[in-house]
Amino acid sequence: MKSYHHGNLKKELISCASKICERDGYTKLSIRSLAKESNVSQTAPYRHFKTKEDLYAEIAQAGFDKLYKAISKSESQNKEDILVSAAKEYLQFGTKNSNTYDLMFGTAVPDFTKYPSLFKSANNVYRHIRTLFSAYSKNKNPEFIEEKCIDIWAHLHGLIGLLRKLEVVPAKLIEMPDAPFMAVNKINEDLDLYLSKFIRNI
Amino acid sequence: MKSYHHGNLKKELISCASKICERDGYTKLSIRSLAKESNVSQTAPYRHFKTKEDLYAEIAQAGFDKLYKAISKSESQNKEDILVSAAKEYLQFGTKNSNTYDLMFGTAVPDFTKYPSLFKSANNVYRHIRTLFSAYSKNKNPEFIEEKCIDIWAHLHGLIGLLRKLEVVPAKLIEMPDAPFMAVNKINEDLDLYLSKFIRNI
DNA sequence: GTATTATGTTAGCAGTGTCAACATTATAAT
DNA sequence: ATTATAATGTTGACACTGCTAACATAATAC
Repeated sequence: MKSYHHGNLKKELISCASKICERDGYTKLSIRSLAKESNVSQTAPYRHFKTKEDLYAEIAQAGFDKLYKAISKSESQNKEDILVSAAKEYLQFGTKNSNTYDLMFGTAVPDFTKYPSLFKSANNVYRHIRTLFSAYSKNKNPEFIEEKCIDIWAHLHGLIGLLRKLEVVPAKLIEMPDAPFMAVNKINEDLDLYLSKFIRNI
Repeated sequence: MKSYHHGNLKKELISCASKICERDGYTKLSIRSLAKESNVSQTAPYRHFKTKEDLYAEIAQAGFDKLYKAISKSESQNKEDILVSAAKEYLQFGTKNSNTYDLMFGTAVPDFTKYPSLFKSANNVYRHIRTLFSAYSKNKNPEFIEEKCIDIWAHLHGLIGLLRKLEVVPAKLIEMPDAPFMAVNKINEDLDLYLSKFIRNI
């Protein structure tokens, strides 16, 4: 016996869509199939999301909030250790939720300013990186800190993108001795070492 | 008076599709509209590309070849300068052809090993980075070089991704003093300085 | 000169985002 | 408590998509 009104549809749609996006990539998500999965008519989602992009924005925001939590949970007396382990958490989030990460930083939502709360959640991530680096850095010059934070962020962000592209290929190593797979594999195997070197090198 | 056979359709489709992908983003490309633009039936493209992904692979490959040319054209006596200006070319390619860059590194073609010539073109780009860095680096240890090249590549790659996300927003600077836009703008304004610092810092 | 292959066309399937019009229920105003 | 309003659901439709099968025409290989 199902009632006309679902009661909790919006939440269920977001949660269900998040799973699909992470499993199959956001391009595979269709609003119609999503509706079907929640036993609701094809156009019911449109009562909660004006467009597909609006739905993406919601998923992306949840992703940034989760990422924020991941990089915030590090605790230690040593400020360098906190920074290193936050970087590690960031990298792990990006590689273990690579489809969601792609949704967050790709073209699914081209302009965050259209979604203020998404904008804020994304910004919180950057702010936290800066907070951690500020505490760690001896040089307290704001411009220096800002630039170094962009460096750190870009580096981690780029690494996630490359790892994703290269992870498929280790089997081809022999045929492609020119490829950078050894280095990538090494980074993966000894992530802590890589990241502390990386941080210390800034 | 048009003949039944186009004569040069494949090339025209790729060239036309490349323009559309760069202008609107690859998700906006449709095979049908592409066919229309070449005054050919809706399904004619399927004689040349088995799937849409095959077409994407072709465009991506052209992109990597163009990128390779861009980073190869630098000439100088000083090896550091070559590296810096190659990095600059890389960054500029990525920011000035950001939709194509997204197609090259995004999820449009998830697995390059399905397209050997694309794989090769992509690999050539990395190999060139390594060649330049090898010549520049005093430490010739292969593992060191490989790791540093990944670092360089990841950094540039990540920067392109972030710049793209942040470039829309300068107008909002006042409302969002926490955002990293100042730093990004500064990097853009003084790219040469930023990049030489970046290379020297490795 | 004929058989084969390459390259084009038309018709159609199953799926998509989105909208307008309508149905039902929950909530606010009286 | 009744009623007006807003929120949330459904049906049906439009224009679009990737892709396939069946067929038409032209170029090429034998």
